[in-house]
Amino acid sequence: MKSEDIAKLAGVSRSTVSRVINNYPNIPEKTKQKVQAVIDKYGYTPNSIARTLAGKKNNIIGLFIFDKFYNKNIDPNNPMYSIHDSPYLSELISYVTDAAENNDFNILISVINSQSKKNKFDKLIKSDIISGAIIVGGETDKEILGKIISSKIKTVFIDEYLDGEYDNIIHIYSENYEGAYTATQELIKAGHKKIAHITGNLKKFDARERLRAFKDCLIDNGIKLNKNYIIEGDFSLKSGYNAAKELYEKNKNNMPTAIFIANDLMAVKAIEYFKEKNFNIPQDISIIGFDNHSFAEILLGGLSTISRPIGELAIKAVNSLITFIYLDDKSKIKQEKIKSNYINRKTIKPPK
Amino acid sequence: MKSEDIAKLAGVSRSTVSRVINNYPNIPEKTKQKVQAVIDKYGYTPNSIARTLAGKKNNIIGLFIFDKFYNKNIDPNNPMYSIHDSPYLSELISYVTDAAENNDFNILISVINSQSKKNKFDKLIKSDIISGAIIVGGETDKEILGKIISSKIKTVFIDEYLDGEYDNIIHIYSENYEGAYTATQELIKAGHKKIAHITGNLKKFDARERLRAFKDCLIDNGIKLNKNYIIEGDFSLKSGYNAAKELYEKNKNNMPTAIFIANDLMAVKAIEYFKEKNFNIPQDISIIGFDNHSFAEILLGGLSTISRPIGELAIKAVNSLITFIYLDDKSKIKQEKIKSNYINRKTIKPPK
DNA sequence: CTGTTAGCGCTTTCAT
DNA sequence: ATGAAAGCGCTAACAG
Repeated sequence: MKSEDIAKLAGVSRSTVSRVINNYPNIPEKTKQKVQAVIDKYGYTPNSIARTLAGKKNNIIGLFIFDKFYNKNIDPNNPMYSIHDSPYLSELISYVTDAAENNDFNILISVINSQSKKNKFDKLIKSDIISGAIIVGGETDKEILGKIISSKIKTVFIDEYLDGEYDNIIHIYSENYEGAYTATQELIKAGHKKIAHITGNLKKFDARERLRAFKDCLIDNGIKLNKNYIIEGDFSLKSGYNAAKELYEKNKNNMPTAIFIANDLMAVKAIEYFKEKNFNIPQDISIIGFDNHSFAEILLGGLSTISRPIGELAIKAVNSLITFIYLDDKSKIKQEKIKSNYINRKTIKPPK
Repeated sequence: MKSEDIAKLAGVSRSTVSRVINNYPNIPEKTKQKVQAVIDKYGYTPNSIARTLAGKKNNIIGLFIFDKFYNKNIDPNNPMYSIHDSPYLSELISYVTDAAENNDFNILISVINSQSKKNKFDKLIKSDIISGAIIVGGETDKEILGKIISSKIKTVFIDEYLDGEYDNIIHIYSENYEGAYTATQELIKAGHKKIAHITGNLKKFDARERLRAFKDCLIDNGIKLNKNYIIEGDFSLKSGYNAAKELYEKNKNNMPTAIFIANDLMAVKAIEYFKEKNFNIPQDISIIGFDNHSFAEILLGGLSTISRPIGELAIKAVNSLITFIYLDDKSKIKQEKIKSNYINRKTIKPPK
């Protein structure tokens, strides 16, 4: 069934049918209803491929996840990360998809983890298949940025650093810095002075921001940075355990009394490690995480943490992009930050 | 830049350019190279929207996830499940996306969790936007099935039950029954006779199969079923804890010596519960899980379990679908099962 | 082997 | 207010 069939059935021309479908202004209510009745009766839906070719926007947004599947430094044959190992990415996919569908858009998902994928990415953003792109992953890649700029595709970056402003790119940030500052401040407020930090993957913007805030907060409070108290993790469960171990082994004789861990996932296994070493949480060591993962909350109900509302981030990103696609004017879009909040549970106590 | 431009530049007609792009047989090497050179020089890519309209297949596969976001029985305002709460679904998305992209296909992802989403699903499969569909979720919905059949869209069901054969539907199964039978058999082999089972969400096909195998295996071994030893879970972390509690409270005076838990995720929290109650695993209670989740493995390294190779399932599903799309003949596609294996780790011991 | 031509189903000027 | 006609960029049947 095509528009021509509807036209015949309704006794009008294809153009009129098109006008009804697209809600053109100067078309009398009578004609509109007549045509609409036929459309409804036959359950006609316009072919969106044809519409796109004829110049309409395609209601598809590309969600591009820049992440490594393999960490070659560790084991070239063994998958290390993947989107399903990251609750952050999994949640983002959930919520972005949902937000898009609530606006009658669909999500085309793509994971970019190799050079050949980068080339496919390039083709995709040059094509008319998608009318906008959402970029996540936190590691801004010059080559990719170049492709995005030259393709002119409307793009939103979620929690990625960019030095410069580009006409076709908008940003959505969550309060990584502010949240991490609060986290550290809460530890200090409880009386701690020997405070450690297990970082996220420092290739990622959010991890770097959280580290920066940690340092700033200590300095602002007149606490000297102790290099041995900063351990590099990578946001994964496993690295939480390893980082905790490294922290312990480096500081056996001078353990910190509190730790700010860059995400809840690492906190899960870090806490496990400390328990194995017979530390009591929070009596011996206070812990604050970041993200407020539902996963982590179920695993260890009492973790004090900082929320990062991924749902809001996703909705904001999708809505901004859709507005951008239709308005074609970046200046009309508010690029505010998504708020973080301190979630006070049971893993912070004053030091002994 | 369009094919006409390339044609002019290469001194041929548009048709010839099209033939080169589509690898037509009877076209001399010389012409081919001449045209290809121009294509490469200008980095021309054919507009896939136009190709699709002109009759080519669109290299997009729809991945449809049928799952509830909310469990109204428990709390209408509170999200209960979502794809990111299920490692199975998260992994499937990862691997399906990867497999598709390795075959130059893209994945359009959609989560169907409401009536309005069902209607959008209907539009999508009737459109030419996607040339095939993958269905996951395990709860075959009559309404959806009807839409799929009448739309004729080429579809692959992953681990879903279907009574009947349809020309446009193919199946990929993993060995739910066989794996669960093995799991139970391993417990019996170790000497257990008092064996319990925590089921998955029984609305789902895989959960029902696992339960069926559990029962069959006990009967085949002459062990009488104890109703109080079968507890209904729903595959989620939380339900693992709750089910373990229910099992304990129902059987305080006659606890089973072994439990087959329908997925590793529930096993994580079930084990936590039993430890709280001062049971030793496996001395007091042997446990076997299912799925061999990397997540669960990191959380509790020693869990004995049954593998369900989600990567293979995904690859098989994508490859079969692509073959189906191009061959247009279901009979040529092998619909074999993806093998499960017993992973012998540290949570099974003979009873005391 | 290759060019010409007719669509694919829709939107959108242009004309009335 | 509405119909006729052109065109989006490509493929494929037809002709030679």
